Amino acid sequence: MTSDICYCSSLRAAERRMTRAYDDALAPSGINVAQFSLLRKIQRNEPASLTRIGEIMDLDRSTVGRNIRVLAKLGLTEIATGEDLRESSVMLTEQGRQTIATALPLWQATQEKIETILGGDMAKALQTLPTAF
Amino acid sequence: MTSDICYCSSLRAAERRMTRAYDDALAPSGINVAQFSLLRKIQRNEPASLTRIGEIMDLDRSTVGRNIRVLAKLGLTEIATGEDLRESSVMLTEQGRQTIATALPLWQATQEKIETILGGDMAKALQTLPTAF
DNA sequence: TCATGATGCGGGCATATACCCGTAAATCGG
DNA sequence: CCGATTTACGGGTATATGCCCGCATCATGA
Repeated sequence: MTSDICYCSSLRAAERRMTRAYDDALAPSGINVAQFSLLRKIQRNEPASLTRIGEIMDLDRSTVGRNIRVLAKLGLTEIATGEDLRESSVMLTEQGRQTIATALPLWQATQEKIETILGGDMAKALQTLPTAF
Repeated sequence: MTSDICYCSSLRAAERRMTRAYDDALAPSGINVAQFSLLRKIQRNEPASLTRIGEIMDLDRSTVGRNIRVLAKLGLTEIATGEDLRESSVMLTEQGRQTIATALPLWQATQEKIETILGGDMAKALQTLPTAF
């Protein structure tokens, strides 16, 4: 029979641990790793609609909307109405850019730490995992 | 420089996808993969305290408590007071055992599907990932 | 141009998760 | 045996996430 260990539970446990590691590292910047990731996605697609960001990140649109509202509350994003009046046009504020700049080296240090611990093969495999199934 | 791709974000995205896959597969049983995992942990450690389960699953104790209350609401678990009056003594109900029995083949089929897609090496690596860092 | 259908969102509802604080019970020292 | 410390929880607060429903706007075809 196949393994008794649930792949999904393993993945979920690993996700919790790694998220904690990154969140701890990013704490001085005032944002967590999910927010950091979202900010960077916005930066690379500015101005972007919620639906677009959701597609890129494989996140439910409503999740993106809520998460961005949290960032807006922190003063890191601005939400305007697009030409298409149905669309939200999301952009970073200056403070948002600043926060990314602050978080970047913290993130990078964590990346290196994780890369060292996991080893090159595992690290690479991890990066392709989301598209592997 | 190290990779531009965030290991944590990759892991989180993979977790979302895989969780969706398992949740969809388990849907007929009425529980999701997190609940299935928790039920099985309870089963293997019955009767267990919340703290104990939290340690085993590397979950915050308060999270365990809330999640088990959801299971209790579904009639799948019973929560009694232990000898130590501070402790909760968590056990499965008959319906809880029944639900595990229903979910088991659904879970197993998904395990096999995932295993096939990922390949043996990757699958094995995934299982050890939570303890890898 | 106007009815229809498609699209973009917000809000409601629910779960999973973490952290912190306060309370009650158990344990340990003196 | 009693006060101090430790332990086990519950509840509050907050984020992240998904699904569904309803509303407003846009696009399309007759």
